[in-house]
Amino acid sequence: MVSIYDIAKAAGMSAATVSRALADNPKISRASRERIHRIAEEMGYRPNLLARNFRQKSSSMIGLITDDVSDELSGMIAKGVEQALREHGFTMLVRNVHHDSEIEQEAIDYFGDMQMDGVILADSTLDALADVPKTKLPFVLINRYCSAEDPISIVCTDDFAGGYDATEYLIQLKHRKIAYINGPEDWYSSIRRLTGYTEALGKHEIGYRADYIKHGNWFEDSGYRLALELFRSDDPPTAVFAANDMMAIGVIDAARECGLRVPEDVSVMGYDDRTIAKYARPRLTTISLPMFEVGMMAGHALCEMIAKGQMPDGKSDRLLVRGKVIERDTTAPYKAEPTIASETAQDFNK
Amino acid sequence: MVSIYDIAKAAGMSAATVSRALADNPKISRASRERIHRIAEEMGYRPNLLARNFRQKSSSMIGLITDDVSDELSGMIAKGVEQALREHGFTMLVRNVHHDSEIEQEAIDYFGDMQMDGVILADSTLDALADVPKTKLPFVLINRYCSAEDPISIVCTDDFAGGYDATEYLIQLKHRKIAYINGPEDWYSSIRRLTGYTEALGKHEIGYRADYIKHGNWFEDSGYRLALELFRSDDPPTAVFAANDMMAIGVIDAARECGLRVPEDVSVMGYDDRTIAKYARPRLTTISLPMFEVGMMAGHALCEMIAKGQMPDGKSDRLLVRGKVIERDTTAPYKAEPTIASETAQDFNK
DNA sequence: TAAAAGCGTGCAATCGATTGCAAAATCGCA
DNA sequence: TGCGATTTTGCAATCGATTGCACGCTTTTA
Repeated sequence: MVSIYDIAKAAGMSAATVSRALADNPKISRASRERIHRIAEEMGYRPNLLARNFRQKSSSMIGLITDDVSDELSGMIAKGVEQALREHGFTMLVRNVHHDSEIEQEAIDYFGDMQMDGVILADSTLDALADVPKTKLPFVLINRYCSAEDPISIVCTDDFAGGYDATEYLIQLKHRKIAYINGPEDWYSSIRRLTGYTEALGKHEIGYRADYIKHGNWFEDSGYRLALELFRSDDPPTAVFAANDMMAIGVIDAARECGLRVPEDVSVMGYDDRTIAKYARPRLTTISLPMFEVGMMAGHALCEMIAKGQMPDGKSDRLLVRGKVIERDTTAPYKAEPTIASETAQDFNK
Repeated sequence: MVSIYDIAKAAGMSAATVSRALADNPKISRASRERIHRIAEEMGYRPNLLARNFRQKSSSMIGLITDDVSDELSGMIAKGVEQALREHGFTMLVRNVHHDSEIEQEAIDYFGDMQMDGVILADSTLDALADVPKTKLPFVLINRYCSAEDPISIVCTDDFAGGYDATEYLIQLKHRKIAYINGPEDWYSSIRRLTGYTEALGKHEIGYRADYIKHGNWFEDSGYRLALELFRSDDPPTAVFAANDMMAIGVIDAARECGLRVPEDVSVMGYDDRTIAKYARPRLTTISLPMFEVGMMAGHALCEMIAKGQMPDGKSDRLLVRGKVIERDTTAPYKAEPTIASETAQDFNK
């Protein structure tokens, strides 16, 4: 490998001059600069980034900690982060931690030891807030729960708004009997989406019914099971809003099972706008989760922190990103008489 | 930041001793070792990996170049690579190159400059073979085309076997009129899958029919369009095999459009086993692409190269990984009389 | 014409950890 | 008690690039 010393020798100058010339330092005469550049080129010189970064005490890299990049949504976050970083001249190093706090801690330590310039923690279910600060690295959180008082930067998707918008969209469609199949009760996002749902109902003076609220486990199967309960009840809803796309697909299965047509007899909405929403039949109406933007924002926020002050200071920067209703084929305006449909359902179940 | 010198001072020993003690070098007396470890712990010592790697001329990192990790399949590759690397004590750095050869070149250079120990190039459409070797980095390719003579390591999914297995599976189901909707003609994987298809037909002495072979563009829409042509022809196939899941879903749409039931009237197969295959209705029978395993193998192969010889030597290590038929709900045994169905189709289209 | 200012370059230290070699300390055994 | 053998430890160089400071030379200014 050729180093600046080799170039210095070839050029008959000192390594210091070579270093400055290659950095286009104006202190070096134009003639020398050009000559050195030429020689470096000829000799196939490549800077040793480890040496440089070591000397500079900074690696120009930031770390992204995620549970699993191969998940579609995390992948979008990674892309967004990467794009933002690129603009600032940083490189991204990803570590999957698979919901394992030990691995997460290891990753954070590694990033610190590598003199990374910052860390982004994407929606792990873990609570590493206690650990990161002690590494003295600038960091920002994505979709993690933290109280508004925590002195950290965080960017989140607006779950409240998502729940609200979805519900209001269904109300706009004249639905009044709107059921909600939520995620597990102890998930932060579940709680927020539920709040949005009830808020929207309240705003439009629609009674809140406990029997229209169910808690699933995010999986298709639970959506199916809970929707079956809803559809077979005495007073079935005319629209079902599920807290993610997988459960929504379960809801559609349940509707089919009960002989209900989607969207003619029941409207169904999902949440997340994953690829499966587009490929479901009928195509699923859902709420988009702008993960790419979220990643970008987190990336920019981090770069900004690095550029100026450094550490997460007293101010809690809380950025909320709002998704949109993605209107597809599982929702339709409510029409008065679903009687035929329910008869069909009975026939079907006989 | 506390360095080994700080520890040395605190312990009243030399930095050399501290370095060795922390590395558990048996040359250092047990007593000293333990004392130094304790002091290091107390002082919150963390090794500076940039310094270490710089000295060692190796970063213990390998780079993964992929078009886009947020793609489900690339994501699986990344996970596999990461797992393999973890076992060997390496860390993975991912760079998305988005099918851009300039970015790819930049990424390769960056990896070289960072003194990475190796590179894995995952299915980019580009031909960087000319560039990588000159960086003198060990590397392995994933799903890239290269002739058997190239002196490099490569791991691929076995497209030929996939095409063959899918076709044979349909033949097993007594289908004789099997159409194939391929990807673009100039894709290596398209060609191989097609060869597998024709080979399987030949093996079972089923005539090869040019009108049963179509070329799509991987997207849903092209599957739909081409399947429509097939179903409306004079002699429609009883089974359609599409070269990926997206097109297969288009095929199902086309079948529905023609009043054909899947799988009762036509069987449909996809390829890739993406998440959408599981969420399609009916659930799509398809060929799995064991990307996780592929990633693992590539990771291990690279680590092996790094561990022993280094550079890709004369021997071309070509590993083929075979997918499996994932049997779901879009395929069924052929039954003699689909006449009713085609009448329905005509009614439907009137 | 001498002093001041400016330009271009080199010296040498530095970042933190590792490691070959030599020196010092300890031990064993006669 | 003494000397070689063995165990522990330290010295100093090294990896490659960067940078504060100073030196020498040229140009400008008074």
